[in-house]
Amino acid sequence: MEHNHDAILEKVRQDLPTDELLSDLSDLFKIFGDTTRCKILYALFESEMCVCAIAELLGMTQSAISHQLRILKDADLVGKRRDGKTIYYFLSDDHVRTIIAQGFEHLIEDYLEKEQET
Amino acid sequence: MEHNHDAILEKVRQDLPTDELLSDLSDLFKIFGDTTRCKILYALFESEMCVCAIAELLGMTQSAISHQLRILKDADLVGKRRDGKTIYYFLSDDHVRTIIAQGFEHLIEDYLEKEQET
DNA sequence: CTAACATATGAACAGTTGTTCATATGAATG
DNA sequence: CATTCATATGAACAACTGTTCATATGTTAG
Repeated sequence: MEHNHDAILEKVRQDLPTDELLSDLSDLFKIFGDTTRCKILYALFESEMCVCAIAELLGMTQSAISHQLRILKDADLVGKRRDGKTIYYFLSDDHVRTIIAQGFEHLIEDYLEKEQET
Repeated sequence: MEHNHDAILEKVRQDLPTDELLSDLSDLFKIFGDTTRCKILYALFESEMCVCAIAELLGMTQSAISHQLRILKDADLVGKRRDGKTIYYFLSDDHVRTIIAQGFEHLIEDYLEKEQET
């Protein structure tokens, strides 16, 4: 850590968001960073679903799904509505779609690049 | 898990991507799901930077940064170029910007909604 | 070739995360 | 109002993650 880079540092420091905001941001992405949760969100692209349907779809415990749905709900990525005994979960806004779509786009470009290399 | 939802299940099953793709997708988001890595990426929005500059910027060990840069490199989110002893890291494509921008947009809308509630 | 600098890497450790199991809540039905 | 179904929750445990410390690699200057 000897050579000088004060110029760049100062420029970057000005535009870097606050620690709090960056922490919130990574917390948001943390939520997408789990296969189970990605599957749930993707499933909800189609239509709202009840907990047991999701559990059946993913071949997982009702408890496991319920825990994950709580996390998604806390982050305002999904909403829920009750109909009798059943509780239906649904996507709460379209950012989820856009974020996941962007992720896919990056993946696909990566795949294409790696194909070209051969 | 008693009531019937075969109709929805079948519909959703058709459009659900493969486990492998969804796993790659969540692996990608996992990378954004860490404050240090988000900060690094954000810093690289401005300009390429060497490892020690990033370390100084974030007030972290050179080693810690180096470990994280490896993860970002492995995921093709950043590239590097050597100039003498120094190695400069830079964003490898614009998806990073878009993904992070979308994340921010979701956060901001959340903040606005919570303000309205009061 | 050696010293100094910039970065990379591996092992170790603490902290976090996702699942399971057991159990609790809450609504409808007879 | 007791039972059944749908979901939620808490504790516990294994697996994973990020940082630190020590050390290795690789480059340049003298």
